[in-house]
Amino acid sequence: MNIGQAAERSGLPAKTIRYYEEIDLIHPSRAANGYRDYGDQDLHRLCFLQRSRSLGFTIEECRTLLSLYDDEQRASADVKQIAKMKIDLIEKKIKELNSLKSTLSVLVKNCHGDDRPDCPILDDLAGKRSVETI
Amino acid sequence: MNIGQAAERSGLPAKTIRYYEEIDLIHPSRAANGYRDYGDQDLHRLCFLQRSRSLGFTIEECRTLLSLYDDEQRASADVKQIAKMKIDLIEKKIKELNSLKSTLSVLVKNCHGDDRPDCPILDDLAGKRSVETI
DNA sequence: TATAAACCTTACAGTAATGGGAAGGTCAAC
DNA sequence: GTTGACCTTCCCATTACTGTAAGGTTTATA
Repeated sequence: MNIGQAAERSGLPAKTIRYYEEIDLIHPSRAANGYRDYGDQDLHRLCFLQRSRSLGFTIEECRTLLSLYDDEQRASADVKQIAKMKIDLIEKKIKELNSLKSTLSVLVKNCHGDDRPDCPILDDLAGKRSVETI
Repeated sequence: MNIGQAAERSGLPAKTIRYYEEIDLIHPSRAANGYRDYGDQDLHRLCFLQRSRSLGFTIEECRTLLSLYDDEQRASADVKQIAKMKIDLIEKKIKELNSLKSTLSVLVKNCHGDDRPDCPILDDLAGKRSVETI
């Protein structure tokens, strides 16, 4: 199938699919007219990539996961470890965002938010700690 | 003061400070030898940038916040709105990450994680929905 | 048959917000 | 006087794409 159909079926933009080829994640064959030609195996790989990217794995992690997927001798522990590491990173990011949110929420709560010019948010950003922001 | 000291006092790398100048967020004067020379006002702006960046505002948001900060006639509501929008974005991101985490956790839980090759994580990525992943 | 639209191709540039490193000028200390 | 710690500009790399230009191919329609 052409790239357009591969895009539609995998849920990835054609542009992204070409990019994945450029960085050696996929190697479709070419039709006589020079068009890329995707087989079922290729489509499968694209779907794998779409799913793993959407789960937050980086391109390089996807590359590793794909190679593990290709390797019939892999140990499931290897895959599990990558996924666990990812969970840890996600947890860390969530904590960071929660902390940011708390700080911003305190600032917003303390800002009267009308047309007067005095603003605790700007005061805080400027280093005037008028409010306890956790 | 030189860029090194401005960096130390603001908590921003010198490289970043030069970048902020390049994109017109700050305009330090120059000493006779060509070195950048930061005054108290400049340092203040750098600290403002450091704080607002660390709170998750993008550079362009920082630019807006700085211009509001400079504007004696601003309405605090304008600032509040930007901060609120940021909170919404942060909340959305947190939800996304929680969802990712749940999915990955289910996959990890279902993977025996030993040296056998069968792996529910890879199966899921490959589109074989063997597990309910929310 | 002509032509227009809908595909496809490559190649180059841009994004956000820095980080790294080269090549070279300046300054303070010993 | 020379070493080492600064500073300068300039260009390239990062992540994972996205946009655009210039052009070739295929398909549908007038």
